[in-house]
Amino acid sequence: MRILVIEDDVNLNRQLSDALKEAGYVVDQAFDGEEGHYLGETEPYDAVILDIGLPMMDGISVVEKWRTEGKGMPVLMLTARDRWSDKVAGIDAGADDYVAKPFHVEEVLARVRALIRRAAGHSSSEIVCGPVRLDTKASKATVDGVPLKLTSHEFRLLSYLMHHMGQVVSRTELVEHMYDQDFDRDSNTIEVFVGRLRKKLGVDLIETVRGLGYRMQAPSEAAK
Amino acid sequence: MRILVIEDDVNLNRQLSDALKEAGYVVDQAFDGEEGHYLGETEPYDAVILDIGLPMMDGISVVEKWRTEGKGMPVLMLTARDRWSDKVAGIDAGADDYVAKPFHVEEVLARVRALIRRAAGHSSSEIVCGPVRLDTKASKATVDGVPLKLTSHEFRLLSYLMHHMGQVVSRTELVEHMYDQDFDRDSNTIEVFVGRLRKKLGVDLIETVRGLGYRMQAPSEAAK
DNA sequence: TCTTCGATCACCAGAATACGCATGAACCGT
DNA sequence: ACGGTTCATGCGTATTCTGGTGATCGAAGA
Repeated sequence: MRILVIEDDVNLNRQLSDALKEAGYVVDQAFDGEEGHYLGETEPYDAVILDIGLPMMDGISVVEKWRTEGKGMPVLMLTARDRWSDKVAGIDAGADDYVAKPFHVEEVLARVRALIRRAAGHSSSEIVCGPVRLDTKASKATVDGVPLKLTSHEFRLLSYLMHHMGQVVSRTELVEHMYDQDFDRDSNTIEVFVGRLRKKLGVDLIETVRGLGYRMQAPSEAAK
Repeated sequence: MRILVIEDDVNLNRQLSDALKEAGYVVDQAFDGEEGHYLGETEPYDAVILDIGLPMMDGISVVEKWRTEGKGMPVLMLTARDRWSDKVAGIDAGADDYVAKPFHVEEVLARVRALIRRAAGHSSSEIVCGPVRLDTKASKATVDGVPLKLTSHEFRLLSYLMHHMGQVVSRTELVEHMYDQDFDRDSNTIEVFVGRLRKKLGVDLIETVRGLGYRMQAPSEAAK
């Protein structure tokens, strides 16, 4: 984990940086707004500690600029005590948190932990199989980057197959997972949907294992 | 957006709840730890405001219990001033932020905005989707710079959709976040509001995903 | 190894259905 | 009474289901 500390007070900066290093982080230091902004723009930090009052460029402006540039790393602001309007402004400018001076170093460490932990929670929910990508969160699928237009059952089918890639999935298993309650077992609906899905996908990824069911597999693996 | 306020001081609870409702949120209230924990466990909130000192179960325990249960909603803790060790404990227990009492309501609102927007993965207080801009701070929306005149429900709907851009949002999810407890599930209210919102927006950004729900997306992204 | 037979599967197209939407009327709180 | 919200109805259409047909496959016997 790499952290940037932007604070013009040399003593305070060193104090924070030392504590962070002690806690196992890699730390970079900056002592004015422009230097800090430049570093945050070019280097990939897991979190930034940013004083609100800085030479060259104030803290609020630094965050705002990062945010408009699309930089999304967590920012912890240091504000003067009782300047709550500054805090509100900082938060609305895009800062994720603040601590009022004077503060306990322990508290800053706890907040940095919280920020990093929270930022890590944003994992993309995408399953990839050859040219096919499935975004479960957006309920969207693409082939070679081209979005597919799937009906809800088609999507559910594809989703189940991709969640069990490489495995043979039986017809009854599919029925049980695609439909709520008991469903007429002897009907060829699954075959029909597999057929439609195969046609829409274009590529031949759904293999039929005769007598058992279907299996979805990346072409490289299928070649073996 | 739906928020839970857990605070045993009746006056303070009401004060916070009123301010939040004023700002356009749907608010549920709890007055002790057990009640609060139960509500947070069963209802889907976008954020929780949680006092640290509570009857029946203290705030720290409430968060800890939620976190071990896998509940991940953002939690804002209210702590007594100068009890910084409590703050650290709260954050390490899984709270996302805290405000020290006494506080300015403005500040709590700003922090709630920040938490919600962060949970949705946005870094700036303005969310943009094609020609539509949502200013979470001012609770205003514009299309091509022209301010929209939206009713409170319409705004809540737009807000929730824009906070979850690109994702498919189900009708039930919308109902749960736009209304407080029990609401007639089988009614077409959501459809009606989607229809009205579409008409007011003019541009066609709200896509209906048949059988699943609705998805808001910028046209450029849909084309890729 | 080749042939034959039974079982499984893909595909088609019409029928049945579920779904989303607009509309207008009823309902509420202010 | 008014704006905002909710509910009920009916329509058009996308989606799903059904049943049939021909193709394909696998196993067993010659």
